[in-house]
Amino acid sequence: MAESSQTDQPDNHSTHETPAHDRLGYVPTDIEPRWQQYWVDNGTYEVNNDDPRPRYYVLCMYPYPSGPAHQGHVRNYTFGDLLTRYRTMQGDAVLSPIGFDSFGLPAENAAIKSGIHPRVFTDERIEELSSSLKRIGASYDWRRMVTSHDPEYIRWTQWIFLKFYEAGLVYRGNSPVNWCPGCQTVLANEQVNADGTCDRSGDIVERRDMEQWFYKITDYAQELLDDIEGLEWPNKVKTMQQNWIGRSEGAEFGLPVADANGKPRTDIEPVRVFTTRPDTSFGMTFAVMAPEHSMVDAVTTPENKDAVAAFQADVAGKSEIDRLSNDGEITKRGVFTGTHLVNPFTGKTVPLYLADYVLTTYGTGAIMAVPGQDQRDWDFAEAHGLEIIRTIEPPADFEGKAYTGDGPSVNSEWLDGLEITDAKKKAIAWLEEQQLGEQKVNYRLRDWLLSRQRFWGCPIPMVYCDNCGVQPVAETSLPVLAPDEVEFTPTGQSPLLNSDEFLVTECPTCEGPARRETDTMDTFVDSSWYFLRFADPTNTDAAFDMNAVGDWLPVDQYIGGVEHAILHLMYARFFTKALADLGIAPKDLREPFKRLFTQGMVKLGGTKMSKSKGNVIAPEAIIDSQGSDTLRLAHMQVKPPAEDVDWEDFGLDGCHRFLNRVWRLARTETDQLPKVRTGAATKADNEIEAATHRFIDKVTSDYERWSYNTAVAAFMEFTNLLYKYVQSEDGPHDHTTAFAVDSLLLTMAPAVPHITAELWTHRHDGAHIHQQQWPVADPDKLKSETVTMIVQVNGKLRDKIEVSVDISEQDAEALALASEPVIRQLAGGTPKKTIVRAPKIVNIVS
RNA sequence: GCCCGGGUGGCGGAAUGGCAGACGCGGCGGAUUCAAAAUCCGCUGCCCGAAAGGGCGUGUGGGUUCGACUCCCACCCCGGGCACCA
Repeated sequence: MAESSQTDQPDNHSTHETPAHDRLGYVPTDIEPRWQQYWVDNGTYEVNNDDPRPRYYVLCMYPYPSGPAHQGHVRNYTFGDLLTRYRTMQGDAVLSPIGFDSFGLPAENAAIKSGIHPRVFTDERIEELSSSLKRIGASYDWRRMVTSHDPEYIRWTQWIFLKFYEAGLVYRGNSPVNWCPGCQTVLANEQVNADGTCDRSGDIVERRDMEQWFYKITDYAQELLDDIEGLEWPNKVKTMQQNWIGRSEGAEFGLPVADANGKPRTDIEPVRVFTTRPDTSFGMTFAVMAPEHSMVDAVTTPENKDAVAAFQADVAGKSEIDRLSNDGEITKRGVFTGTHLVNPFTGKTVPLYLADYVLTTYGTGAIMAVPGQDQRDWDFAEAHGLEIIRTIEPPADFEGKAYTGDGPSVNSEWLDGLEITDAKKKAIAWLEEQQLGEQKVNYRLRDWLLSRQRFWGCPIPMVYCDNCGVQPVAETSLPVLAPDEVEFTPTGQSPLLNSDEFLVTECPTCEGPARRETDTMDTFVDSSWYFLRFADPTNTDAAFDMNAVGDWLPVDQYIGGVEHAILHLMYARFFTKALADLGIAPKDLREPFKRLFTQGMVKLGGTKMSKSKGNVIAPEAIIDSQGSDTLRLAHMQVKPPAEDVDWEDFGLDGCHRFLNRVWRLARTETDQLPKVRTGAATKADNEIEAATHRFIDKVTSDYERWSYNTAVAAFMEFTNLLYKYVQSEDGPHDHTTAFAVDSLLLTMAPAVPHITAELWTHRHDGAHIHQQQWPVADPDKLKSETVTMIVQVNGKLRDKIEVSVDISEQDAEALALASEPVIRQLAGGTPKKTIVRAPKIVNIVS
């Protein structure tokens, strides 16, 4: 490698008294471990809760411990580390903690495969990943490490569960769930592939109705929606959350069941429907119910029983994915119930169908169908020969089927002529007046199904008592821990189901025999409050101290992958709000993450890097050869941080070459310069000084706006400039160069911490660069006396003239008109008009 | 289908109404060297031209403006998310 040949060559500029290590070239494998040890030994990035400096909380999403770091980790933690070091140099007390999201399926699967206990397996992976993170040079307050599977953390996760239970934010309910027969557990939606198979095992996911535990996140739907606006998050993520919550306004009302004469029956409740378009109610020509609707039996006539039952069975056998995959087919699958409902707007009867395009989980599970204004209803009506009435007048040139645009109401009696907004208002007012229904807001957001039929997760602290029913475990008995002596079998069943040691307990209420809940919590529960625990990670009396959380939270900068845009970030927001409302977290802490940055994914040849694909470029191998500073710099340089990157585009060699250049510049510049220069500042001094201030200003603003690729460009450009001057005959004074080189090192220190620390300590008698103040550009020095004025003819560049910054408009125009290329372009003609923006530009229109 | 991004040299990208292509990679040339590596310096959008110089050029087509990669309208293509949500 490059550096090894250099180490053998004596430095030409060195004299015999230079210490041996000074003659060494840049050898990252030598300097990097030393500095990593130094930061740990000196507690450089440890902060206490009584730190008097201004607070700043930087957090990278804590990782699932999967073994040594991969490039995605490097990318994430490089940016986080850069910010931590940058803010520290700015004078802030920066809380930069790390932890591990250490519950999850891989550890359990490993246990099934090899018999290693998940804890042992997990602790080993944590060890590997911690070591990797240190080798990247990431700086943390390791004293604050939090792991999800730590009994102390489990205790407080369970405690919070109980508090939510007391507050009515936890309930047990029946719900159709994604069940993977291979994994023997329910799955979150994101664990199901688009083709309906399990992301992990490949089995076809089934829909099952199961009693499960839920967090009542829907209680917070409106607040979760409202508070998105105030977040400094990527718009993409904010939009995704808004769509996920999916607020829609409309009306809910009852459609009475009709008797044989078409009159409303009083012996059966009306069928409730939700619609966002009450203004189109006169166009309702049929109604549709979800096949799982609780009223199906009651509304099905005897002669239709068989057909309805067959349809229900058919739908039940399908996964949700299958059921929705009919999209695009012209025929809407459905069956007639034999019953008619009364459209209260017209008094006429409409047939009631079951159809799988109506979902039981949204709204009331039943709809009024208005084929004239809804394409799904239109398709169904065509397939089943049902009437279609337009109630909104489409434009004359409209050629489609259902018309969903604006227009005046028609065929709607007392709504005729009204535009949609007014018609909606009037229709809702009428419904309320008639006491048939009311205005209603619906959300797409569902409650959070938190139970998992797995071993390696936080046990749900509930017991089942034959006398008292479901009972919460007493707070004093926490934590509920899974036993160690269990057998992992390849059936995939949780070993807890067969562990008497765990199962058998007594009822906290009546002290009679009881059985423990064997389900564990979704791992997203653990990650929903860890950022609070970091403020006070060793507290044994509470989940966290209110004041500590108040002092550090909200997180000033949260950094992670966009794949968590909805789930984790929504859950964490919900937890924070609920904890604040319960008086556990500060009342005014409404949002956990003030600012969010989502970094891009690292791919190889266009596909995601993953162990299973075997296309992994191991960071450690690069750290071994070129060093972590080179790797970090390459991650910064390759692309804007928010974008996905391909490993093929990385310029490792270029970055390594550059660091070598910086090394040589910082170690040898004084030897290459005329030793003592006195007297007035030279032209070179002035230019370098001005360039240094511009450079500091540029890097600072690039750091602030997450433009790390251009910051690297600035490092390189500035270094190139210094090389040019240092080598010239009439170079700058020593102190000018020293100022420039020091500024370069200081601004690079957050990005490439090891090389800059090493160079700084040599240049400044053992001082530590990361304890230096961030350099500030002098605003006066940013202004230059002359500037290049652009001269255009008809908007095209024709000349550049060096002018004084305060040149008058008249002088600027005169100079431009006197320019040789301008005269040639004008060819004797007189300009029609001249636009002068002194001193930047003159545009001559001919 | 809907909602977000994005489209600029051979490649990654820079430029938030005013010099298009910073910086890096790759390529070419030079210095150094016995030679090579490393290093240092220079050139490098396309076309015409010996040069001076000129023409063209930021997905496509229009528009606004003295001036548009940048703003507006329409369209094409690529990436991502959501997807029968009534």
